[in-house]
Amino acid sequence: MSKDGSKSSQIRNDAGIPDEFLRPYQPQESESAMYALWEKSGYFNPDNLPGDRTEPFTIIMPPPNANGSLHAGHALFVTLEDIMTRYQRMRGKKALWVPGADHAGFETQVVYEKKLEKEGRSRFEMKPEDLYKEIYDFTIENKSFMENQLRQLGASCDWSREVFTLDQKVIDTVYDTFQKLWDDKLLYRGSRIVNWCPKHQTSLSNLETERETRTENFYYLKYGPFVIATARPETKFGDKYVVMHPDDARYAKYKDGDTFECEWINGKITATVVKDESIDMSLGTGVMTITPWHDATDFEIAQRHNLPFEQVIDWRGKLLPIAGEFTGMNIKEARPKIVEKLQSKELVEKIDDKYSHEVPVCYKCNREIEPQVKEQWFVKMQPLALRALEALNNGEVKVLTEQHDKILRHWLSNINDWNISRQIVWGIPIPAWQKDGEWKISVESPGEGWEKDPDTFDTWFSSGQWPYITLGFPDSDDFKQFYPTTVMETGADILFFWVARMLMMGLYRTGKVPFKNVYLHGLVRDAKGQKMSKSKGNVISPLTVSDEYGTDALRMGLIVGNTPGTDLNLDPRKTGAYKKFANKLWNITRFVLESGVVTEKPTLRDADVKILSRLSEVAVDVTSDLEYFRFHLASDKLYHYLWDEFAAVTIEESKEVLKSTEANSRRYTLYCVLSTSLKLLHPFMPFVTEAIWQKLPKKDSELLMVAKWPQ
RNA sequence: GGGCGAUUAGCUCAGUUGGUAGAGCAAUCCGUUUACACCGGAAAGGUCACAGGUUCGAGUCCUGUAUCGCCCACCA
Repeated sequence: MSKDGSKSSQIRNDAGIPDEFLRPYQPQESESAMYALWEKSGYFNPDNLPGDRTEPFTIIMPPPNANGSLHAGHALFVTLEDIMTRYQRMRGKKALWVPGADHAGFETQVVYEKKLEKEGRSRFEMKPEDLYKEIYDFTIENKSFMENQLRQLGASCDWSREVFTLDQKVIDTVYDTFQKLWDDKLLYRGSRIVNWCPKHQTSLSNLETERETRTENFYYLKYGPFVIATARPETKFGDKYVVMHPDDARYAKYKDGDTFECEWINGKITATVVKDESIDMSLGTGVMTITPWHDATDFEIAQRHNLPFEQVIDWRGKLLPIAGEFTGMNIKEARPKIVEKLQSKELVEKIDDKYSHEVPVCYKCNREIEPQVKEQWFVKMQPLALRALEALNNGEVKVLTEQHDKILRHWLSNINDWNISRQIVWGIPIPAWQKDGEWKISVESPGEGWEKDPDTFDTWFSSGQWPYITLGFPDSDDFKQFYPTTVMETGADILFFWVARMLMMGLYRTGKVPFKNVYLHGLVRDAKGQKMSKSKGNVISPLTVSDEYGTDALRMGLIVGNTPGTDLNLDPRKTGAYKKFANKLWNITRFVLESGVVTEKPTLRDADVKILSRLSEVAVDVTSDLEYFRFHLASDKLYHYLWDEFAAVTIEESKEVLKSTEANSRRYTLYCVLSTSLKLLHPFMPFVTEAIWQKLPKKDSELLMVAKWPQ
């Protein structure tokens, strides 16, 4: 950008060098133009690709949530999937990358509820239809915003095949699957303990809860002749059964079924002794009372012994009339008051104030989960999981990162049934109707007197069917041609949520694995390795980095040296290094063009034969890395080959060679290395390589994007 | 309670099947006579957590220890 640039510019122009090369590379100037060029070519759609292509390569994009801006994790998946797709496209495969957008049920509803809160509104005061409509508009607006961000990141996906998770074909197939599960007796309506979030008023799967370690009081309470220990006295109003292990010698004199009268929180009760082997004799006093409605262990004991259930805490987290004088109180404020009353009745033996345990909390609002008994739809997972394990064992599907392979197998081997009902409006309604306790699966009402299930599906129930739905299962040409897909690339954090479910559902519906390979990436952290969070203020927006350093630099910063499957750090300084690399390529090109382009192969000097053989060695190496998903090594090798070998050695010595009589051999060699390197580098840095390619005087393809990969 | 992983240069991390260690950034010195200062050159920096073992040879494989991290799970 020097002022005397005009002078040298004059001289260069005489040499016939495109003006752009007289200035440093400006990513901002060319990136959107290059993307427009690609999109206009139609080659993102495999049906339009040149040549005779038979072998498919398919990636289904993990559909980004259409409820906000893309974050660093999105940038990473776009980069990885784009590298694979561009590479396979250049290799001559029928390369298809299907984009999508996710309505993201609970996630989006939570985002929208926050928005409502800020406006002083609440979803509980709205008609469900109105709420749905508002969230729909919000999502559609964000969807197009999100799509443009994917374009900025260089995603060479086939927009003509984009699918939204609320498209009719998605809903139809999801309903079909629901019906089939019912017919196959893999679906049941059950009253079971669910994770209930009192704020969001919905049940959540285990995966949607988190654990927090809390240090709380642990109360030892006198219960007739026993002492029971609890952290939650507020649940104890209705406890009429006292449970101990049948082998516990301390309580041998009490028999199963014995009853006794005792003073309890709100007066005298009659309690019954129950013996159950699930009791841990070493914990507390080895005796506990049970609250089946609000505890999963207690629920199971009650079921085994046919004991009654009674709700103590309502859906909002307030005490019900069973609590007597405490009725209507929030459990948090009630607890100390209940303890006070117990103390006044001399029912408190002691209080341990250093009791540390983990409590489940809602992963969105961090409020304590209140276990509740609720009738919900559950999918029996074990048969589905067994089939998935079989597919892993016989190699139908490979998890490319060994640690995740182990984790996935472990999870599948210890799987629980899946609660797919959610009490939110933003999602696909469950097509089920009830009359007098009988259930029918049907989209339309089965007739007079039937009531519709007001719930919606867990988002992951539909997302879990994504690969075959997007490709048009069961009978579209795309499904026949592109299914099973080649690679599923996504975040390791949704291995269970999504990958495992897709595997099971895919096998269940289509009889085939939905993908042959699973490539998982880790979490993108900040430069110091800290998790990005709004409260810490260390969130790095990929779009901002892209604006400052260029998308190519961002992509290299995310790829080079970052091992598959492990967390990685996004360091803007590292990204800066690759911005310089893009400029280096730019100037390498300038040098090669200024030296004079020779494309007819002359008799080559030995030194040039050597240079070209080294080039082909690099090409072989990089190709092998790409085949084995070692993008972190391939990108690093190209960087060092071009900078430390080609620029630092070959070009430097060329300054002398070009003055000799054998200059043409070198000119040919330089051009050959440049054009081949651009091809090798294109999957990683698509924009600058294409921008340079467009300026080359001789090339074997108009667009680098569809140039033939060096063999 | 169960499972998975990490420990390599000041910092953040690579190191593909075992063959006497690499990058980015930072720090030191020198250089601006034309591809590039978004540059070039030079030098510096590590007993690869620790202890054993296998091997001609181990950062890499095995066993154990320590520290750190992540995930799963119904412990009152």
